[in-house]
Amino acid sequence: MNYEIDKLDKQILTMLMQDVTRPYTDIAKELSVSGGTIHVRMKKLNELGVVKGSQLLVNPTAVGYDICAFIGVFLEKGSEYKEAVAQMRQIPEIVELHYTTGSYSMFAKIICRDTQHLRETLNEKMQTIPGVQRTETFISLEESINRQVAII
Amino acid sequence: MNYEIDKLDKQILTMLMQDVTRPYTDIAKELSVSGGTIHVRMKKLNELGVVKGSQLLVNPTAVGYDICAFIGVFLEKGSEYKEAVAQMRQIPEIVELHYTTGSYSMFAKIICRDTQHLRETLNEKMQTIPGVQRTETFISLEESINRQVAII
DNA sequence: GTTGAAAAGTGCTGCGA
DNA sequence: TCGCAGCACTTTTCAAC
Repeated sequence: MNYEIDKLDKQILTMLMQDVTRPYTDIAKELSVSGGTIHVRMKKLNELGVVKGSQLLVNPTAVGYDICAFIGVFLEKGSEYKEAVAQMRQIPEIVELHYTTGSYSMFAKIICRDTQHLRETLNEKMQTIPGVQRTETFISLEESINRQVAII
Repeated sequence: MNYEIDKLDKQILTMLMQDVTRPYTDIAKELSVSGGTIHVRMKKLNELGVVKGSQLLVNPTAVGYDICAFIGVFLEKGSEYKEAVAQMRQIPEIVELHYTTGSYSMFAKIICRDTQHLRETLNEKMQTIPGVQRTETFISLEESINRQVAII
């Protein structure tokens, strides 16, 4: 289970993280191994849970979702966390939810169509969840960086 | 440029967002169109910038990155934003950076190996950037939700 | 714009070292 | 355990509707 990933694994991952559509045979050539080896390594990495598949990257603004915001959530009691998460999961606008240290109990990232949609999501959805005391909103005016962590 | 995406496009996107590896021919069958049509639509969506390719999903904890944190950044002057972004881009631990409304000037999401690595990133990297006054850290103890926005 | 089939290239599995 | 080769499959392209 706690297998140590070697240099070849990391090279393969780094190359695929830049471009998933890149053929195995092409990667094999650059790393001077056979195509079958890449396949075996990737299969192993999948089984180990290191890679969790791949995802289609959709530009939210291009499909009408113009607003990205971060919401700091205050809960009345920390113990209400589990129930609150279950409720939050029902709100499709929430794309990320974290249980955090610091001022807030939870921290959410949400994607909305416009300011009215944002207001609806906050007032009529998030703030009606039992245990949610109040929220603080940070609207993203510009996403300057969005990438994955570099594997070293 | 401002092409309106139709129902078929949305259906294709929704299906591919659930599973990118799903063959075009399979999608074609379910939507009762030919495989060529799916290909043409996806090509158009690529050119329009609606889809920005696909990404390999790597589990950060499995490659030794155990800590995910959100950092609220205070700048001395808002005008220093552009220069600060350029500096932040050089820090590989930063995976997301937003220019936000509210208390903070900027908001960052960072991924680190352990608490020492987090301290290093904060003290020796982020806080040495000119214009950065102070930072506030929210460590994520649990990522409860992580998904993409539903296209309706 | 869509369809259907043909061509090119890729991923997968069994065998050998 | 790793590398090589054949088979099945998918993507892509193209002419016709």
